[in-house]
Amino acid sequence: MARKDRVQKKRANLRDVAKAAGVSVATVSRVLNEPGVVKKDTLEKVQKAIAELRFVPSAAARAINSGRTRFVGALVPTLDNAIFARFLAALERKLSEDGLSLIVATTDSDLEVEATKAKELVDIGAEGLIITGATHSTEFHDLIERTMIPTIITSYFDDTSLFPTIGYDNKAAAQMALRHLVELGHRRIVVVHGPAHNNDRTRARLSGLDAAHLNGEFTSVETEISLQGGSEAAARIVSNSYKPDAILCLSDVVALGVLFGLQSEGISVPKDVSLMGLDDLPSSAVAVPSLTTVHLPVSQMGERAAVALARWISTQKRPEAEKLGARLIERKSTIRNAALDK
Amino acid sequence: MARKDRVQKKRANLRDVAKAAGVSVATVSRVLNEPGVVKKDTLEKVQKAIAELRFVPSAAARAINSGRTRFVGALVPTLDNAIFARFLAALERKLSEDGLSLIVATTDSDLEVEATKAKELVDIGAEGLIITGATHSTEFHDLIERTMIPTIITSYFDDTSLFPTIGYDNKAAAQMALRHLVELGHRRIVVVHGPAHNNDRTRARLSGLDAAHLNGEFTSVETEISLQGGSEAAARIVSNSYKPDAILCLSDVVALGVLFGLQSEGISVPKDVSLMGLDDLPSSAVAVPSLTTVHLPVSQMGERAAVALARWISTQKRPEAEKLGARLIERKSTIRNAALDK
DNA sequence: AAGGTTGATGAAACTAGTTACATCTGTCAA
DNA sequence: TTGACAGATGTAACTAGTTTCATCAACCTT
Repeated sequence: MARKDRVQKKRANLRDVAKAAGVSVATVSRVLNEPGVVKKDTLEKVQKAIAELRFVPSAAARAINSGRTRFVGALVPTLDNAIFARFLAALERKLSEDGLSLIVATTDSDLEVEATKAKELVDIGAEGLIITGATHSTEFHDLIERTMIPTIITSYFDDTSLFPTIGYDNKAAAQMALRHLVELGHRRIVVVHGPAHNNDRTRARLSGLDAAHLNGEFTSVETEISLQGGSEAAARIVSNSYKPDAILCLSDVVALGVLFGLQSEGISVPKDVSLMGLDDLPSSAVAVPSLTTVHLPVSQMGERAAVALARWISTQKRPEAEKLGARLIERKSTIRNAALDK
Repeated sequence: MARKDRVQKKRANLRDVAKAAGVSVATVSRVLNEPGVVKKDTLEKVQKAIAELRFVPSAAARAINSGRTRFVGALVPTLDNAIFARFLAALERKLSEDGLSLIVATTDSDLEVEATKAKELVDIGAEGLIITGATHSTEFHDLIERTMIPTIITSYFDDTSLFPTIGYDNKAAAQMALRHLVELGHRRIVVVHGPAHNNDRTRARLSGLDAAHLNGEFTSVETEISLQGGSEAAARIVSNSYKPDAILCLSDVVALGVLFGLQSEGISVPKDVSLMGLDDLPSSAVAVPSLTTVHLPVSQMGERAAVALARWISTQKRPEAEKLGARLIERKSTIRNAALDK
């Protein structure tokens, strides 16, 4: 067992390759970065050495010179809601096309946590950030301003925002939903929504409803954004003396929870009450009855955000805000208000 | 606008801090890494300079010396199934306690994609990998063997595996489910499962059923692991002349899809047919009827995997396999076979 | 008072790349 | 034949940290 037989010495580096190929380190570096300027047979010689030594350039050493770490961070409230999972899946897929990796961090909708995790991401060298919504702590804003790191807001459209936004118009989407119910003749509407505090998407959606009262009336119920939360909200609605002819949930998870909650109370959707969601999750199309909802293009949003961030990083030019269209998906959970026709 | 007034020069580095504090770079480095050996007032002097210059050590430069990049990679088939999303959420949370970041990559259950993404992760310096299941391509195995990177298999328990596994016994879990149905008097059972090809968890679950036929009989239906897939499977089952008295789905997403599929065909669960899942997703508790299932502790699995990997990385000692317990959750979707009692 | 030990710090080499600049060779025009 | 210039490659300095070794002062011992 001679010393030189030791199999797994360690990763080969540029100098090793240079020595093996009989060239200088600069030439090896050129082979890696601008192969065009290297003479053909030296190129081949070096490539052979690279292959033989199984050389892979160290990302860290690269990063130290170029400042490029080739990863970005995404901060989402939770992975438990399919809406974010789908968004991240699309984001990751598209980023990897540009050679960017994605570090995921969850914030639990806590602005302090968000600021902390954002700082960690920046400190370890993230080249860009994807965040959710437009409301953030002052420490967070300080951080972004100080480091001038490319940061894109998603799930929220606002072309006057400090950071570029790529998202849908939450207000308009909620209005679209409400209008649909009103057009079906519903007047007694209960709106079920997630915590408005600390969630600007929810607030924007609610503001749409306020603005568009459309000579109907509505009461609202706040609950946790989860199936459980929806189910509980349904129980509360049923126990109440106020009998709505339609329920509008400002997110599909909640709507599905409400559907289950109503079913377990023996209330039939849409016969007894129309039910409508907002998001358009895969489950909404399959549920029985299938859920009428407003489709928010989250996969598309993931792709657009990835493209915009990648471009921002490479060109240093801040992208424009992008508004993605939401559209009404009519399914089986809403019907015309029968009482009105009498 | 004198040159020295330029606000955002760039990130301060060790040399800047050293100069500002009037000490050598070595001392600053010591303040960062072993503050104990530095005299108290120099320590304070340096810390003051660090704070003033808003100095944050470059992760890349650190990595180049120590080889420590402080991130690991996780390869999951998809984020669309809540089971992986929940697993990752727990994994991320626990890893961050150890100062490790998580890079997420999805494989779409494609072993080639997995190998490619694993290589990318290793190349950019991942210190460890979390993977799903025990079946992987030979390139993948070569990569792990060559680089000797700490790699933990999850969602699968097998203490004879090449890599340490942290997961549940899929075979036993499926058996537990089947036994429950048989105990309820069900004999005509249809098993709905995801693609067995390329998915060892599914195969393990199926093997449990084969082994435990328990003087019942069962036919099986293969479908995509999604709500849609479950719904389609239900349609196929209904259209078939074979009338089961119970349906066992080897994952909860599929079970929920089957539930919807049956509902839309007007078939009542559990009156007409008992339905059972496996995973225990949040939705299963809320569905109507709530789904009997086998609980797989995915959040716990995420935590354990995080702890084990972090320890492996820091101690260089390969961890032991960990078997996590699965347990039966009886809910409303299964009842005693009435026909049997006649 | 001389010698030994410890504690604190600094100089410089080291990690693994990139890159500015220098050098050498060969071709082509004057 | 000489000078100009392009093309290919090498030398060495640079990135931002860590780490080894050397230095020096202060204290303790004999």
